[in-house]
Amino acid sequence: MAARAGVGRGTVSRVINNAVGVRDSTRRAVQQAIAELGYVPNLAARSLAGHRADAIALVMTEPDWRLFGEPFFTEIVHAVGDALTDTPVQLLLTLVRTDTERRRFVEYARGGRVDGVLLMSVHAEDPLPDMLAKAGLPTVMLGRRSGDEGVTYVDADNAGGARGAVTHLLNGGRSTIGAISGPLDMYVAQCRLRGYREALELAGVEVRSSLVVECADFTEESGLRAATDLIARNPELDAVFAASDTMAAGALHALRAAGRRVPQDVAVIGFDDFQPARPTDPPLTTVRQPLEEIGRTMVRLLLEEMEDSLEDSPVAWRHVILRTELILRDSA
Amino acid sequence: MAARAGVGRGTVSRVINNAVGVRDSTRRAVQQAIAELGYVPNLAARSLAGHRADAIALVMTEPDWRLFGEPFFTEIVHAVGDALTDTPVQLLLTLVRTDTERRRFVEYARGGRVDGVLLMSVHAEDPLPDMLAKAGLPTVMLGRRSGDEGVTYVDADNAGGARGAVTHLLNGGRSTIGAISGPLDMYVAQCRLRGYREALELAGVEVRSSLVVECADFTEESGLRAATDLIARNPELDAVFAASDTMAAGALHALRAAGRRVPQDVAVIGFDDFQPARPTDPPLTTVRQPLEEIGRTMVRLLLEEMEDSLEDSPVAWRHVILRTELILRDSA
DNA sequence: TTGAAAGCGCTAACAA
DNA sequence: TTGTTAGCGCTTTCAA
Repeated sequence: MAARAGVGRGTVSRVINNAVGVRDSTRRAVQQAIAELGYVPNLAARSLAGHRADAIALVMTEPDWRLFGEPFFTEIVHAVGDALTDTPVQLLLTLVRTDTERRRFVEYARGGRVDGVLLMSVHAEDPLPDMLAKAGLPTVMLGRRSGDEGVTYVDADNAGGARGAVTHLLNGGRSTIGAISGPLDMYVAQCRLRGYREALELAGVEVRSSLVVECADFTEESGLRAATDLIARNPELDAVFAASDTMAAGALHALRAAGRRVPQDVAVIGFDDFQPARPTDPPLTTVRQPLEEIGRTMVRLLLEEMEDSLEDSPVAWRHVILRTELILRDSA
Repeated sequence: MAARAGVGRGTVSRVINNAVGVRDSTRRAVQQAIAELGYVPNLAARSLAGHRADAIALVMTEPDWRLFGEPFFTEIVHAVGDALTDTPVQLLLTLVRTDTERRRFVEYARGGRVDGVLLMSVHAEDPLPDMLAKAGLPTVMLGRRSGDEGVTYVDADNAGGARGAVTHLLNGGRSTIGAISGPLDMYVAQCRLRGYREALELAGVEVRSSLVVECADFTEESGLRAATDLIARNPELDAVFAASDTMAAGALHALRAAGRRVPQDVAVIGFDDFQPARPTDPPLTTVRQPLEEIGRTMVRLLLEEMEDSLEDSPVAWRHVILRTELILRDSA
């Protein structure tokens, strides 16, 4: 094509990738030719020759589609997009809801159409992370499926956040603190419950099993039932720590329905800082995950891993745990 | 590579693309070799040689990120994903929020990394559709920016939906019907207001300008203010048609605050069928867009256009307007 | 600083 | 039914 710019093919390539070692006059001549001929580089050819796609995928493995609209997802997507602003990397969001979609995506990624993969909300049984790792694709997960991941991940300090919340309750003079846990087959729920236990042990307070309720999910309804249960078994209950903000909202409603005043009689803290379906009164004190920072960090780790994989240097999984923040509101 | 399957390169290609005209035994031999060698096709090479990417992009051009979580978007994405299940086409969601992102995406698309583009929520001034059209990329828009689009689009019958809603109010014996319009620099708002007018004219009812309020946006707050205004100027008001469900919710609250009973004194209908932030009492009657069908139709049109563009047959923009549905609830 | 040439791994047309 | 071959349009050596 632009050999008609009066130069050779190689030089054109150099100009496009603005490599060093091109005389200024030549560069300008080529750029003019590009503009005149309306030249558009063929990215497939570039990928083939250059062994890179200049694109990464952000995969949502979430069969429950409603969650897609949550601030958790939208904020992460936003942060990831921002973190890529100064790079030539195109962000591709993809949905993996079914086996068909998983197969198709793995083929796409292994075929070299992306240079790396960001994974959100991976479930414990999902084979996708291991498939990607086996294919040698740089991969970074948001959250982890167990304490011992063979994949790079970024996670919030769930145990620490829970510990901080419960410590705050203890410092406030509360002593009979109930815990509403999420399903314990999820690592995130394990961590949050562990934080609760650690805080009590640290303060020398006995951990009573009658004060812990495990729920099947993180919903408001579960929180409501759990709190009703808790209060029936422990009339002296004076605080509740819930493993999610929605559960905490449910608990708060249950407590008030039972005649307890919040926070005078009983304090409530929830993990996460999303908006429950209906706002609570008083507003919930919550443990907030640093979503923007999580997104930024995921991108940074992925780009680093992409660079490493070019030089096939020794592989090392990096695990980053980001601090959470206690947002004080009137419920505690 | 798989010449070691005992066959030639061409045959391998045929097996992979399961083309006809390959003996069964040969096919099996190749497949076994593929499995043994863990062969993964290089998609960049395939794109280069085959002039297709087997991928399409669904672009969200929405600077106001909160909207991304709305049922409108999530349902469309869902429907588009479903419509692609039986194809080898990978769906790529991409965000175009800034000029940088727009430039990057156009380069990506024009470079041949996708075979077609689906556009959501395009604003009137957005140059993206025309850039893609000029590049000769098959493109389908959701909604339109004016009555005379030079791009294929799928839209809901906004005028017809509004007409049906207002006709329903007239049939119910209402005669003084207010209209709360969206910003009239948006085509969708123009259509909905036109439907309102047409219904009145069809029934021989005078269209009074004091009964029409134009708002700057589609929010609940705007609806509330508009209804307050409407009722002050027209004490005899007995029905309201709002250009969005959230506006209708705002109007409903305003009417009740003014002492009007809904629907006894005044009936309310809104366009769209999403959930307002807080549920209304009584529940809103609404005009629902067929989101699943819109998504399916967009995919169908895009795939057809992609096929056409291969055979560089004459270009023809297709415009599809899908019927809406009146969902009767207690407010009307 | 630049030109020339050798692939990258596949598809598709043509022979056999 | 299968093998052979000529590109697809770029990057990247290697010479000049």
